[in-house]
Amino acid sequence: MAQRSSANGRRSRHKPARMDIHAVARRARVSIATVSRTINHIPSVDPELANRVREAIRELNYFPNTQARALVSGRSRLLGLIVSEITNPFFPELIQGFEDVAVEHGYEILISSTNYDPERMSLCIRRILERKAEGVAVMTFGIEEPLLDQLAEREVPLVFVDVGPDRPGVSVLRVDYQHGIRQGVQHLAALGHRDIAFVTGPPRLHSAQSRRTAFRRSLQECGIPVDERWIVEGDHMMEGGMAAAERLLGGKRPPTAIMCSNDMTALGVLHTAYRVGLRVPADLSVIGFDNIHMTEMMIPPLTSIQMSRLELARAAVSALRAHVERSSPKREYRIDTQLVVRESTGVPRRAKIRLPRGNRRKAKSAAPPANGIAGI
Amino acid sequence: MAQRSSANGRRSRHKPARMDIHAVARRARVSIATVSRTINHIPSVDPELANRVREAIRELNYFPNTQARALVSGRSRLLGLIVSEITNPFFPELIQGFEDVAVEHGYEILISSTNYDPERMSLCIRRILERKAEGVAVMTFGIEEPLLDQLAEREVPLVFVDVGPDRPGVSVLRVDYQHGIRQGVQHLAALGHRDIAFVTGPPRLHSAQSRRTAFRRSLQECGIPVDERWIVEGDHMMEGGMAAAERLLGGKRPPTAIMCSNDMTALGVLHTAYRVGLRVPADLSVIGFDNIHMTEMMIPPLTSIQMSRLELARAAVSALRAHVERSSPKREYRIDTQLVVRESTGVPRRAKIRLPRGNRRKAKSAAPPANGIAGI
DNA sequence: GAGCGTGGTGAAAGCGTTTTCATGTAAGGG
DNA sequence: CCCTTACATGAAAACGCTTTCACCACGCTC
Repeated sequence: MAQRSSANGRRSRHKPARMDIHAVARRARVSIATVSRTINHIPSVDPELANRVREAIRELNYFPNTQARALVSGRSRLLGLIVSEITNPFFPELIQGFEDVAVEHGYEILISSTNYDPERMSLCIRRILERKAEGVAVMTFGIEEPLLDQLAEREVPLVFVDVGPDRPGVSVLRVDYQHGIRQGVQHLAALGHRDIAFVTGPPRLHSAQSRRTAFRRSLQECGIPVDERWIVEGDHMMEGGMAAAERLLGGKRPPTAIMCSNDMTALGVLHTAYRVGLRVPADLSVIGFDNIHMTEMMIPPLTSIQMSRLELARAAVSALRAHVERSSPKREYRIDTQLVVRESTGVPRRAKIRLPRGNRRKAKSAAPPANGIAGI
Repeated sequence: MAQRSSANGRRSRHKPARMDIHAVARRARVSIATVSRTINHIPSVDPELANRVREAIRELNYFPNTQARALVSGRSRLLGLIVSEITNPFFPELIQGFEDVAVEHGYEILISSTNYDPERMSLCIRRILERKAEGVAVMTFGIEEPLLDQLAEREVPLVFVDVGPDRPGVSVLRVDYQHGIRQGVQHLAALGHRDIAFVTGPPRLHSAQSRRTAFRRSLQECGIPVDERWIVEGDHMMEGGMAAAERLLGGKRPPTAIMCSNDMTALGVLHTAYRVGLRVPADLSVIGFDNIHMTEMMIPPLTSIQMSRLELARAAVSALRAHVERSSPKREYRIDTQLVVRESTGVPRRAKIRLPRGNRRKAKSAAPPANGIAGI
């Protein structure tokens, strides 16, 4: 009877039965206040009534309207997350972690990406402000003063990576790039590398600048002079890595190792090496940064520096929560980085003879640990 | 004077000056109705007053509260997007496109991922329903009936990929997998491959099943018998690709070519080939699917089948808009797929002698076109 | 037995908008 | 010069919820 003809016949112009808190209240024969209290687990509700309410909710498939809720309570339970770009695998992994942690604490998240374009930052902020997010994690370049003022005016808690203004309500996640990068440089030095280049990230990105600085310092610590011509600019994308590697490897005295400001850059470098017929690690060692999941699958698997997305996410959410829920003073969090040795680093073929610090033997003994999965 | 002591001193307990439509109205000496009308570009407003309002808005840095707006107008200007997983690069690229197109039409988007877990689907739906999205694009496996009913009850427009229930308000984006996959199989056959394996996606994923079916049919079209043992299950992740390749290549008579249900799987296959010392494409040809951005950087660059994210996004948004804004009847959209030849496919070394269809010469002439960028 | 908490309940205010409706004013026609 | 028409404007209702506040009915204590 209801096979086909009545499916979208004249009767289908019904309005959807409104399904608000009043409907539930009516059905459970209580007031809307009691329904609200039941939903929000306020203990003073008579268990008998609460059961009636819960049953009505189930029968009607009711759930509260988030917007109305947020409007009246002043709490959106929303956290903003501004990232550089969503197509760089590091960020989805970060977003995943951020979301997991946020949900754990009863928040939802609002993602915005700047695509490294400062123009878009104000759009991101506006979006987030319009939706009345209770806090914002900024995981890209910094925010300019006027925008910061807007956020401060609304008293929106903020958390930055690496660097942020000294304002109330602003927390900073300090990442110890130095540790991981030092390990990376030491690893290369131990293998016998002296000619180590670095491909940076976008100039605007503070986290990228910090990595560069850490690289320079690490080089000095290892007693290797810093040659600025070997620090070339990338863009944290594959293309920039390719281009940078072409420049570096096209010179008359190319480096034997290239460190990269992130893994996508390293992927580009690996690709250029492949294109010009250099074997990695025999002819060129490559180190990435971030240790994204995909590094394991690169050919060869990429030695990289791990920065925990989950730690970052946890710290960000907890910083934001600290402000929102307890309005406690701002805090600083420290995130560690750690070298993960895979197969893209090895003893340079064009071995340097002159090891001024006399650690020739050491270099040999510190060959990269095999990664377990050698062959199947 | 305000150097440090007063920064978080006793005076900082002020409440943030409320910044609602009333404040603007007061400042512009008009009613809130006029402010609202100005904001919403209703032409009947006196230009003089409108100017006053705009100025007041600028001075106060005012912008409307999205929640209140949505509550009263019944329009959230929000579109939901449910994807499989955000860490698979295909999806960020899709999300990017979806967002761009949505913003173009004045919508924002709400992203949810199922992680291939049907349990999480109901959470995704609930999230989206709670926020009162005006439409949902489901880019993962299908939705079960009870959940569909919930959505139908609220009259939320839906758009699916490949397959969807025949209901009012539901559109389907039909992807022509057959075209691209046929091209892929023909390409392999032309090169001389006869032993072609396929690594599928998760069983639940309809789009993955369609790809498998298209592969089978394409094989038959080329006169190559289908050997079910060469169709092995993957998970659309790198790990599944690795495992599947290990199984395929570990046999006594391994295939000379492997097609994959997506590019991540192909990445895993490439990696296993590398591990067991097979050269691609000399010893093994590999074809991916999706043609994600990264395929260009794989070693070797991956031959893949392009499915346009932007087209998919455009179709999805326009299907949703058709329902929301014009409540027009549901439509079907067609998305094409297209082979992109790179360097992971070539003439099999272990050439098949017996070419039953006598296309031995053809095979030779159909060597893969070089990709332009041979060397730098 | 009167006074007094105590604790569960519902009425109603209010969140920041949009939108309807009535009002006032100016222009235009007889 | 008065009446009509048109139109810009503001007052107020409504959106779906949380939360305050007053209320009522208990069970106590003195």
